[in-house]
Order: sequence, then C-alpha cells, then structure tokens
Amino acid sequence: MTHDLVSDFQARGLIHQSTDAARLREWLATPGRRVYAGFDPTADSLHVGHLVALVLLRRVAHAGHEPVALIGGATGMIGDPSGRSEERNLLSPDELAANIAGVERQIRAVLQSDAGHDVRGVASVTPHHVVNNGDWMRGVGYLEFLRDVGKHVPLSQMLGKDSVKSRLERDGGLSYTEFSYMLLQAWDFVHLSDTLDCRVQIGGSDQWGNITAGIELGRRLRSRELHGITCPLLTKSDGTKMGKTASGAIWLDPRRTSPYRFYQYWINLDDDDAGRCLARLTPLSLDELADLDSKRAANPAARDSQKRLAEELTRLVHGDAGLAAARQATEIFFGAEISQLDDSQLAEIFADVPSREFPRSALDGEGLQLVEALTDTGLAQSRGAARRTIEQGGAYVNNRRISDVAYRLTAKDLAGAATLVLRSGKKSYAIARFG
RNA sequence: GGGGAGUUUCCCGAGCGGUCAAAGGGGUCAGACUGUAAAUCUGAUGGAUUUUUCCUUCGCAGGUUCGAAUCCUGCACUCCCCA
Repeated sequence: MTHDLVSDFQARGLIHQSTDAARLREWLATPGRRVYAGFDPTADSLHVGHLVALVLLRRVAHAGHEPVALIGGATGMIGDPSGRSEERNLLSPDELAANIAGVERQIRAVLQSDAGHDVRGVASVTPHHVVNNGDWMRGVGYLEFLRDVGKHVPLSQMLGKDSVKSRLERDGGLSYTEFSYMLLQAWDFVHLSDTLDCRVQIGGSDQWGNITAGIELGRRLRSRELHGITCPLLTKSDGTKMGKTASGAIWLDPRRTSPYRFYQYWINLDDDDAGRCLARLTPLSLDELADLDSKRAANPAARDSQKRLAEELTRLVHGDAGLAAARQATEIFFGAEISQLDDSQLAEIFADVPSREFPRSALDGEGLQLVEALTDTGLAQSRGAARRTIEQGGAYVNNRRISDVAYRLTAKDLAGAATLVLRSGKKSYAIARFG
C-alpha cells in the first residue's frame, strides 16, 4: 500500500516547489509519517480552491502516512497576506468560531469519506488528525512569543519573502499584523513537529514563503530538518482561477453551491482542464488517467473525462446521495418535457433554482401572462426583455418552447400539483409556485 | 500659479443644433451549429406599450433656441503641459 509519495505527486503535476526531493523521499520511506496542510477559516465553507490541499492529504493517507489538517483558528484572526493585494478585514470572534466549525466539519468529512475506490477501506484504518492552532496559540503571551519565536527570525528573511515584498511595493502596504502572519505559521510547523513529529508541510504555491519560514525556524530552534512541498495553483487554460464562475466561487457547502451546480461545474470544464483536474484532484491511478487521456483524444465528444471528474469529486464532497441528486437534476434539466413529477420531486431537483410564489388565482380565467411570470421570477430583467426572449425562441414552460408573446399560463401548464418550471435559454431555470 | 484636453447609454468609444435612444467595438442575452465545449454565424441589447406612440438618458445646475448630447454661463471631477 505504501508507495513513493513524491513520485506520485510528480507524476500528477502536483509539485511546484519542494525542499530536497531525495531527503523528502528518505523521510517518507517509513510508513506512518505525518504530513500537514493548513486551512484558514476565512469563510464558513471551503471552496474548490481548497480541494487540492484536501485531496493531497488523502493521497498522504493513501500512501500509508498520516495526514494532519490544521485549522487556523489563530492565524485566521490575523489574515495571511500571501497572494493578497490588499489588507484583509479582521473577522469578528463570532464569525471566526462559526467558520472554524464549518471548515472543520468539511475537512473531517472529506478525510473520512470512502469515496474513490483506491482509498476505500484505507481511510478508516489510517489515522488522521485535525488540529486547531488556536488551541496552542491562545495561551501564549505576546512577550513570550517575541522572546521564543520572534528572536529567532531575522528581519531580512521576512522582508525577503515575495508576499511581503510585493505588498510593500504597493500603495496600500501591509500592516504589522499581517506582516507577523508568517511567524505564526512558522511556529505552527515547529509546534507540530514537537507534538506530532510532523515534519512535512504541503500547501499551494503561495504558501512557499510561509513554509520555508517554518523550516528555517525548525532548524534554528530545534536543529530539526523539516520539509515542504507546494503544488501549483489550479488555474484554467484561459488563465482564470479554477472554481471561480461569473456568479461566484464554487463552494463545498451544499447550501452555498448545490451538488447539482458543483457537478455541473466539472462537467463544463474544457478538455485540457478536465485532464489536469483528473490527475490532481482524483484518486484515479496513472493507468486510468492515461486511459481517459487517450479516450478524450480519440472521442472528445463523449466527455468521459468530464463525467468521471464530476462523479469522483461530487461523491467525495457530497456523498453518494449528493451525486445521485446532481445526476437526476442533470437528466431533468437537459432532458425532454417535464411532466409526471410531483411537487416535492420538483422542489428537490430544482432546489437551487430561484422560485417565486404566485396566488393560485393567477392561473384562473385568462391566466398569468408568460411575460409577467418571466420578469417576476427574475428570468428576464424587464417586460421588453421577456418579450424578446420569447420572440427569439428562448422561453420554455416545463421544457416546452413557447414562442407566443401573448401566451398566458393557466392550470393546464402546471407540472406538479402547484408548480411549473420556467426556463430562459439553455440553462436558466426558475420555479413558479401557485399556493 | 499659467496654458490646454476631457467627462456620452454596462465598459471602451464616435457624435459637435434637428433625420439621436445616440455609429463602431467589447460585454451580456437569445437563436443556429456543437460535445451542456471552443470557435463561428444570426438577432437583440434604457423603460412602458406594441407595431403606434409615450416617458427617462449623453458629469451637475441654469440659459439661448420652434428644437440641444451637440451653442452659452456657472459648478464639480479627471488628465496633460509650463512654472
């Protein structure tokens, strides 16, 4: 079960920078080594950008080691300046507590998930650790920290970090608080090496400066050799950040991003991105990856890669139930006319679709103007826009195209007992409920 | 302090007394094609109505005119040059 983690990372394009590869391999040659990655609770949910690090930890477990997920209860109070162009706003203690709770739940869920055949049965027997640096930082006094930690970090080294340099060159500069961030993260690393004998830290490429700060501190304070790996930031072939859409980030929390939208995000990736994500984010073996690569080249239209990717990741994050829901919604959304569904099914499938209540009486007599329904549900900005959409053939009721501008909705248009499904264009849906 | 240029509809950018809701491009939204892709092509793109009009827009406030985004006055902001 144990295999060479470093080679595996390399083969998947997961290494951006690392400390001496030979020394790393040597350290990791013994099973049960602890490897950590940190997550700052900047929101009450992680998003796709965090997925790489989470999956890295799963690979650590798969390789026979013990992953350590660090939640930045302390560092989250400060804010990491890395990769940031402006000073962060501080979070209130209440927000922070809520964020920590949310993030911790997600981390545990992913680390414990048995999604992905390669890890099945492994995660449950391989121990993993979830720690919070707030737990050991809380009791540390300022003077104590300055004497024990700050004393051993040369200012020249801190000023040399890219994250600091780039911010100093900007108008906004950075505050002393954010400047100090790297000391906390450096101390985390040393602390974990003390308590868990954890000697490897992994993170995104923007973490290199913070990681090396910890390695340096370990050397000075403990004469201990620590190791670090960063992986490239996941970007799309068009240069934009992975996980960002026009409507915002793709979150792991189903209340923020429904399993359906999460699933769709991966389905819609272009071929190159899908290939890279499969390698970096899924537990598929290199053979399977090569197989999908050749299938994709031979028959891109089948989109096997995108489907597999969406499947693996949706199951990992949302479980089998979430995947099933996403698939069902996909079938309905891109399927034929909607009928024979009851209201609760409709409500479930269209859970993340905006909905709007109308009085039941609106359907009586002449009925409700389709134009009005489209604007009231937000599918059209104005009545003029709604007319245009209908005239151009972009308006659908229960997935049936309506091209009559004067069309009125009546009881016969209901898909369920009191629900009908409106659609504008290919993918914008809205639910109209008649209570 | 002196001299000059500018501020246009979501963005860039034409318009310089009527035919201007305002060229062109970008974006966005529909449609076709397609792999729920990319590229391409077509149409639309202030609001209300509907096929006829009406209302609101061209930095802000006034004014000249039958009529102004276009002319005049004042105010605000931006940029450039000389000190």
